Amino acid sequence: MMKQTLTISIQDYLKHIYELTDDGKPASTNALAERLKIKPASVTGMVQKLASAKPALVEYQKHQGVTLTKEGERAALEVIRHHRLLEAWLVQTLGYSWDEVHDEAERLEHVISEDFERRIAAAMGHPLRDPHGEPIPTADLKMPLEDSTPLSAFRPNQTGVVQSVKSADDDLLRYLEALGITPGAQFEVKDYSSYDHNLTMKIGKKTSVLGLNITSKIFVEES
Amino acid sequence: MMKQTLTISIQDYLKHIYELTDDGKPASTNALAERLKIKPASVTGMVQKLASAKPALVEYQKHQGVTLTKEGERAALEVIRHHRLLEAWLVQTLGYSWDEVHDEAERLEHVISEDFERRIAAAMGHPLRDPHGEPIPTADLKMPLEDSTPLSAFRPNQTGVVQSVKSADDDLLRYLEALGITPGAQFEVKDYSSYDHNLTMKIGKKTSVLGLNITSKIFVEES
DNA sequence: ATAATAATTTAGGTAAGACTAAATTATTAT
DNA sequence: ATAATAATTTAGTCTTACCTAAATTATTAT
Repeated sequence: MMKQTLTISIQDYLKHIYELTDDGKPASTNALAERLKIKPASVTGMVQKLASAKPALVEYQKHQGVTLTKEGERAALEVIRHHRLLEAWLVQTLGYSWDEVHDEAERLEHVISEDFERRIAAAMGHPLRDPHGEPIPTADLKMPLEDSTPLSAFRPNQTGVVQSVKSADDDLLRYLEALGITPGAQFEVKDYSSYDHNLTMKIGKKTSVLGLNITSKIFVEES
Repeated sequence: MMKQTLTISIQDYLKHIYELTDDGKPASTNALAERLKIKPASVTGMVQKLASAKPALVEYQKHQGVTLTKEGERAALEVIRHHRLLEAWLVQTLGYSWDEVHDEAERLEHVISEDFERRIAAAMGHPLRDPHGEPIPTADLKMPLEDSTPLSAFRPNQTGVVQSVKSADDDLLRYLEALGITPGAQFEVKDYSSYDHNLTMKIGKKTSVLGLNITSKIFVEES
């Protein structure tokens, strides 16, 4: 089959900037480029355009990285709402598993109408979280605030409940599911190795040892 | 909001060529251009590319119009299957009405995966027709053959049942629905004016007079 | 402080897919 | 048959969003 020019949508730029700036710091050109799988030079060019659009979608200063303006954030939250509602809905109505939904939602999120968004939100009773436990921005585009901490910060004898898993890696998601680590699961930390930062945890009847690369992607609430 | 280059997808070219060639004759450059809302010169350019792609998607000779190759037809039927399954599914699961589904399906059809296609088809029990009564290409991409005739060919005292309405005009669709003219509806032709080709028909308790511009878009089976 | 390295931007290039205007070919009416 | 008109194609232009390579600026190590 013939291939056609595919270009990264503005929505995608904004969505990734949103995610990269959730630590409060501007997103670097390189980090954005890596996420979008294009070269840094191309990011510079597009970011300059987004900054000089009216209304401006991003704030940008040479060598300082980018942040979203009010407008840009609105647009980002709109796509994120689409994405997370779609994930929830693919799981609830079409039997997708949490490791299968990401790619499908990734493509659908850009083309659904506001009407479609309202319909699926209503059909599901306006869910607050997606299948990975991530909060769904509200219809008026406010992101609910999170009060969970990474599992990596937990130490032996602490117990908690899994709130969300921040990863689009299907292999990891399947692995965690097999271990019983899904949103809502209760656990207790049994051991911690200060040498390699591995955590030993008990979930239900299973005991698992997880490395930092994993525990830093699992967000939990103490209980 | 900033706008981005939007380019007509190959799938859209093929879909429209498919529709324009259903009378057996090649699609003209002008007709295609009008449908795609671009200039004829641009169509010529793209059609030449589609013809010299390997494998070729269309057959093309200067001034003679375009037809689809086997490959091109497969691709067209794939999108049409997507479109019609989506229409059926939007109506069945999200309460869309038949005049609302077209635009939404038009955008979704290009981005859904084969997996998604299979899931909605299965969820609906592999429907044979979309909400407008149009046949849905099968999973192996065969278009079921139609044996219906346009209502415009009917004359007084003939009775029949509406099979499909070929139109994406929401106003017309709403109008027809109000008259009871939807797939499955039974009717009887009461009168015909050879002067203006108006048909007077009885559907349920309603009697309506329809012009040729409408009766030529309604396909029926005698009964 | 300086040198080495890393990150970013600039400048210039390319390909795709639209456009316009001019040239050509086909069709229709007389 | 010829002229007028309509349809189509060609040629050349523009814009967008990517690219590479070179230049610049920032950061880090000594």
